[in-house]
Amino acid sequence: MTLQDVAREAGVSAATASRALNGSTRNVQSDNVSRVLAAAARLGYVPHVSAQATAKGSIPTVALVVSDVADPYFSSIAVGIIDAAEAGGLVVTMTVADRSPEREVQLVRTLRGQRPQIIIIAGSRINDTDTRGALIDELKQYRAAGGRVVLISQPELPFPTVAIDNVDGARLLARELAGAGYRRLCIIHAPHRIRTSYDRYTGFVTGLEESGISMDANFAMETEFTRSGGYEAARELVERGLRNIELIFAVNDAMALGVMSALRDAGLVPGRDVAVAGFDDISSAVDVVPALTTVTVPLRTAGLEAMRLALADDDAAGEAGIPTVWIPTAVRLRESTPPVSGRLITVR
Amino acid sequence: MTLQDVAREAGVSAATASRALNGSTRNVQSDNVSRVLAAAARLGYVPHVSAQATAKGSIPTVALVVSDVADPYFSSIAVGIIDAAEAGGLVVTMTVADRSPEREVQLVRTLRGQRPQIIIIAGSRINDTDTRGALIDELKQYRAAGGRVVLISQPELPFPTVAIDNVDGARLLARELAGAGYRRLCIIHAPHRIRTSYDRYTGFVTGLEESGISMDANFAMETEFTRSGGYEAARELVERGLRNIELIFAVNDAMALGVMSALRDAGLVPGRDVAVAGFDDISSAVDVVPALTTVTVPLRTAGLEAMRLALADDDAAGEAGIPTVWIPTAVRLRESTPPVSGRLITVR
DNA sequence: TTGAAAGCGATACCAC
DNA sequence: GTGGTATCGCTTTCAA
Repeated sequence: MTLQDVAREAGVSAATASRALNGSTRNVQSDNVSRVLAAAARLGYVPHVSAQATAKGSIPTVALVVSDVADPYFSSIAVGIIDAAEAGGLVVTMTVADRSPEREVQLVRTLRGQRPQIIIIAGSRINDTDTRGALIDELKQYRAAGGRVVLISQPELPFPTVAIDNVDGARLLARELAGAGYRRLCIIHAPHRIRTSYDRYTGFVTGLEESGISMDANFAMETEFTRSGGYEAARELVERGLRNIELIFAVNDAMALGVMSALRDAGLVPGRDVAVAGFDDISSAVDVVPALTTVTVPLRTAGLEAMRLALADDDAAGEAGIPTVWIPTAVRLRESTPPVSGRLITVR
Repeated sequence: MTLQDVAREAGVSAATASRALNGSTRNVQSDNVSRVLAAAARLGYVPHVSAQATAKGSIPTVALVVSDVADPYFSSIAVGIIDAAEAGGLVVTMTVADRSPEREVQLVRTLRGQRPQIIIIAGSRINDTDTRGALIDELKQYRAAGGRVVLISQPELPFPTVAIDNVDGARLLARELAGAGYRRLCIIHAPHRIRTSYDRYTGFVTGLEESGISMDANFAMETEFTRSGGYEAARELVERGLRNIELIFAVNDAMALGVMSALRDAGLVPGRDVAVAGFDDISSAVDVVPALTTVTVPLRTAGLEAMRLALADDDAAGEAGIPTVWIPTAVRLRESTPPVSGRLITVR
């Protein structure tokens, strides 16, 4: 069933049928419009998107690249993007970069071939200079061909960006925890190459220092950015002796859940023997016992904002530089970090 | 950068360039092949997928329709599909039906327009006769145009299907729980229209009956198929009195987590005051305390199998009827359902 | 093996 | 308003 068939059935030319179906209905006689519509319905006509695309140059979709589908972090962002895209009549296609910068670059190449109207990349940028250049290159070519690029959570690339305020969230969390009386802490983080982890790490350290707590008395451990990474780190920690550690901050909730699990397996009670805090506020954070203190990130909002940036006409913002929207985060104190008794007074 | 540009740069015709780049490299002189490849690389050429699609008729993608992106159930399936698709050189695009049958039909229409090679629908089929017909119709048209359809977890539509053995999983769970000594139970389920919920419900009841436990002594509550649905149902249950209920079975883990949360909020300890069991074995099931007894569903496998079905040449299976792959499930007994002391002997 | 040319299905410019 | 026609970028006969 092609446009030709519909046109014939309706007794008009292909041009008119095209106008009635997709183009500006304004300049078509209303009875012709209805005749075409009826014919299309009768024949079960569905426009051939690829043909439209070859003719028009682009396809009404937004291509979303995420690091990992199964991660609620990304699926929450996806929800926001999908909601906003649907409102704009765009279809969202999701592809997975699997946390590999090379794969990310290669995916963008592939996606370019699909000529989507928008490419949104959500993921923790890995500080990898080689691929960084290649990615920028690929995206610039895409933009030169009329595409729009928006990045989520990876600032410092020359494209409109929705940035999660990881530094400040971690900073405030540290201050709250210091305020609750914690003094001896351990930070479990991923390699500093992973930007999100690094930002949360530095933010947390800053917050501690602002509260008069020097990192000398405390320490950090590097591990993988996953639940099992958190588990392993905590297991190692317990094995070599907790040495009065009062609280473990893991740079994301998945890791924090791993930490809790390791503590329990070692016969310790999280929140009583050792406090635990995370970052992200994923849904399990409230289901775990004790409920996990964390920093909530409005991910759906981040997705919506990304679409807003993508659809904004940036001629206006053009001269103001690269638009960056900062998504604020908020601390959620829960039972996994009870106030340290007798210390509350010492907070300043 | 079009194929023409590459052809010119390589000093060959567009036809040859096309053959070298995509078609059968066999029938092109090897030095021409390398010259074209080099030119393409130099120019940063990316094939225009839509143009290829208009010429060839279909696009090398698999369109995946899920009910909800944020639900780990679907994202796990997606992981399997993506892995298998990548191995076959196909790109996966995901769209969300938002648990609405109407939306599902409409999406399939839209997707048909994209001419993907494969459409996979993953979702709990809702027993809705109106849309059922429309969906079948749409899919048949798609198939008539050369597309391949695979359904996940919604048997009884005339297409190849990957079916999760919900009935049997729930049945075995019920038997295990009966074996552990539970006698007075409550089943919290979604409306029977939702097939997955219904199957798990009936499977569980069957399992109880096989263990000599009649439903007369027990009862069921209907609620939403979500965490908050579970929460509300359990809250209501507690409010009107638990009346010796020993165990609550929620037809999925999200609901079970809601149940646990409601119990805790009511001052009860899940697993001690009331046992709780779920279905799906989502990742939080092991993080929650006590760890949740549930039924594990190998969702990634389901995704892989779906792709296998899609890629299988079904001329072979053609006469054997509609291929259906059953994905087995397995009971995971954990701390949320400790054996009922003193009753173990009564099990038969 | 290669190139010329005819589609693929739709859009858009340009006369009428 | 409407129809004819060039065009989009690529694939694929069909001859050579």
